[in-house]
Amino acid sequence: MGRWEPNARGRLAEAALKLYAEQGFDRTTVTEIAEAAGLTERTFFRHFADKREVLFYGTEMALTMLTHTIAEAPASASPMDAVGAALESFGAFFQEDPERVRRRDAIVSASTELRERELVKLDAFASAMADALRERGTPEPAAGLAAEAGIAAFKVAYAHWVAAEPGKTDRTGEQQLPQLVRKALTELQEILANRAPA
Amino acid sequence: MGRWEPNARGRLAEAALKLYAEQGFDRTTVTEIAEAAGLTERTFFRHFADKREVLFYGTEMALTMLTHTIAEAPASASPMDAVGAALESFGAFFQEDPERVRRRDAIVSASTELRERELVKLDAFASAMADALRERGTPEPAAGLAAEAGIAAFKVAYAHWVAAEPGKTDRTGEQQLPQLVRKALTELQEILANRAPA
DNA sequence: CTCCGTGATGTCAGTGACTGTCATCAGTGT
DNA sequence: ACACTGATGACAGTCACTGACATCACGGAG
Repeated sequence: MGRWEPNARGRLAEAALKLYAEQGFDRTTVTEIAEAAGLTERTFFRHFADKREVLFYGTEMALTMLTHTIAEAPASASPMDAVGAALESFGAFFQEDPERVRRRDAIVSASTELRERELVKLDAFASAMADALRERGTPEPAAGLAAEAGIAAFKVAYAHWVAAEPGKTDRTGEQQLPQLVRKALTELQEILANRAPA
Repeated sequence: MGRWEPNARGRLAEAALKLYAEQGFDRTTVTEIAEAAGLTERTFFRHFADKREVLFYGTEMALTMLTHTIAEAPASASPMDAVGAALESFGAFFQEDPERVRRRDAIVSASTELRERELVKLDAFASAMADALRERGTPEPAAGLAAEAGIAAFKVAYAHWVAAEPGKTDRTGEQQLPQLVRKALTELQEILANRAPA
């Protein structure tokens, strides 16, 4: 055993999640979180860049998952196929513990600052996917467009999924996030096809 | 004449723009800005909600422009047509003073915090456009999808436009932002059409 | 003409996020 | 034994932002 209690980072993250849920993000100070974890404010900032990041540090993993899926997509897959596949597996990841995701979403949705950070993460996903597409030969602007449009569809699907009744998710499978992502992309395709001819 | 020099707000905004450009957003304090405008820090915060907002307070106008354009679109226009029309006039607005937009973009791009705020504004645009579409009868999820996808296309078009050589913009008209937006939407339509059949 | 309300500003004290710096001290290898 | 490392504590400092109260030209009511 080390000199200190193990897993300081995890304890900080858990304490933060609990306090943000109980009293709101704004009314929680970093000092409170640190004390709840038996540490000091300074140590919190050694583990997380800022007060918000404690809710977003799973992001690097998601990012590598997305780029990896795109890189591994068969050469026959179109850009939008690759993006779709990546976002569907991303959705499947959320589906593993829907209640946890919903709890976290309630916290994030309640705070402007946290929603801001979420948008930054989504934008980072789009950039990473665009890079991954370029790596497999997709030219500009198709790479950027496919990535951004994919994120756009994901945002809509996620909002629908998170707002749905928790019970319905498990039974039919109709409302599973990966399927909702796929539907959103298909619907988007139709919406765009309905543009007025030039 | 009033008791004070007129146009405090404008003076603050100008001083901020100048200082952000000269020394960077992070290395500029609000006190500096206020003093450069002949005012106090407290007054700055009476005019702008925070240090970033001074670069974004034109946004309400843009937002009403977008929703207005969508509301006024002919009933025959598809959702994507309405969104496209709104974003093209939005782009035309940028085109009025390209150099000013580029100066501002250089500042925003150089700061993570400012890029964050820009994403929030774009997200607000998407929400407002989705609301406007719902008002004219577009059902969910088409309204949200059209709005988000429109913003996605705009982001790509804008990035391309802002990176282009300033000189090219004026001559041929090929690289004008509204045209780039339209192209991006058409290209996006093709990208989505190239998805693998289910 | 005088008085009073109003609105934009100044002043000041305070909170809390975040940073730089140095001290501490268990464990680890030599 | 001894130096070295790495995670932490302690502490002072900066700066964004807020609340409370004072000030004072202006415009209108009397």
